[in-house]
Amino acid sequence: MKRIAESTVRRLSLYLSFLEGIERQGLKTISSDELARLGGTTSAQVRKDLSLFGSFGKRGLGYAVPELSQKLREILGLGKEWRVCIIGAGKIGAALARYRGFVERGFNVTAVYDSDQSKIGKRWENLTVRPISELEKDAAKQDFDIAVVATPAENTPAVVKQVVRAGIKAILNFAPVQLSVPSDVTVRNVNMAMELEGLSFALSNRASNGDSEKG
Amino acid sequence: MKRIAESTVRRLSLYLSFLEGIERQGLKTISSDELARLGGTTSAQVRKDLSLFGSFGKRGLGYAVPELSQKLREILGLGKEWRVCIIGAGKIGAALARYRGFVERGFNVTAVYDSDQSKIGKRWENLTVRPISELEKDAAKQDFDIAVVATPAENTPAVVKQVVRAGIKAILNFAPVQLSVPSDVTVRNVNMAMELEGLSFALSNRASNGDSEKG
DNA sequence: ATTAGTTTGTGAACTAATTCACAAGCGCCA
DNA sequence: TGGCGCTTGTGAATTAGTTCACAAACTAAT
Repeated sequence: MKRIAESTVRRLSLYLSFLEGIERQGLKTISSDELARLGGTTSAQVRKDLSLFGSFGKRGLGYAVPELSQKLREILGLGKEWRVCIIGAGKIGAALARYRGFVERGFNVTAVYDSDQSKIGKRWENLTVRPISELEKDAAKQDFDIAVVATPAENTPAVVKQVVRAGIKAILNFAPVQLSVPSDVTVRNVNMAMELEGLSFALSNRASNGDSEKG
Repeated sequence: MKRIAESTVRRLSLYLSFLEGIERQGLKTISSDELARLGGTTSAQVRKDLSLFGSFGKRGLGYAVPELSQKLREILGLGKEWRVCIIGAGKIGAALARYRGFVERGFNVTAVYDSDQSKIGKRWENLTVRPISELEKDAAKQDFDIAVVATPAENTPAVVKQVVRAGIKAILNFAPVQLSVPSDVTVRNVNMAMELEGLSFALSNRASNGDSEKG
């Protein structure tokens, strides 16, 4: 299969969320044009995105909603339950551990780690904060798929080394640093400062670039 | 000035964060090549990004660190204090209201709104949760620059309408819906589900696309 | 002064992503 | 069955973004 752009994957994810809403409303089919309107893109884009994975529509009719959302779930790998560990029991970590959206989408948070003695042993929801030094050992048994890294910037490189050594191949990084990982480990960054600065830039340059962004 | 790509702005933001670290270490100059290594990109990319705004380096030497970070702050519009309101006093809103990173970067959270009677009037840090119905009136006095929207998906379109009516031109959206706004309003989306699904996709297709992503 | 060693700034070349545009397929109706 | 209205799927064209490659500019050393 050819290489798929990150922007494509983001859009697929977006389409899926629309389809789920539409499914709840009970609509049976949807056209690329309607999906495009919902997603702030073009119908050609929608069709091109989907066509990378097969042909799921019927000419003259559009796409069958339940069928297409099922296909998208398969494409995105949402068929299975993913095992997630959170690293860093600070504010962000706490918010994430409580976040319902994780489990709703099949992402099961099964452990929380920290290096700070004062946090280790505390109970969070149904989990106990464990020492990061145990991560590698635990991973052998628990087989984590994804690590959510929410540690202070200065500790992060060391933490990420341990995550990599534990054999985890996907990282959602909330720390405001660039991670350096082997090429078989996928990283997604969520960086609030960057988003805010993007808005700051847009506000400061409004006159000369009057267009809004989608994403 | 020509249109600047969102990807460029993200990188500028990243360069700035590196420069601040380097400045603290006391280094006086840095080359495009070193910046590139830190940011996981190429030196040509760094130079091209910067050259869109002027020429800040010295051939044979590199860039003067304090000077370049100052330039980047100007470009990104970080000279002024931005006034931010948070809409939605739920878990995400609460986490954001407490987030230190905001104020450190010149983003001042000056109000929190919600439509839920049971939340209105509660105190958060030094702020009181106000009814969203007051947003438009307050905005006239407080002149908010940025609204952080952290409301449940179903309420979000209505909330965003009020934000737009209040004259706010930049939105950081945490709700998992696509916002529809006039073209002079800039939106940045932060969508956890999308990030997780991106990782899920990468894990499911690992064999065929063995490269990690940067951001 | 001249040379050697760097590193920038930037057109040109290339690669990637998006949009166009249209033939082909489908449902519906007469 | 044939024709009409609609919508997909996809090569081709276009636009956007990245990388190449090199002249020009600077420092330091001799």
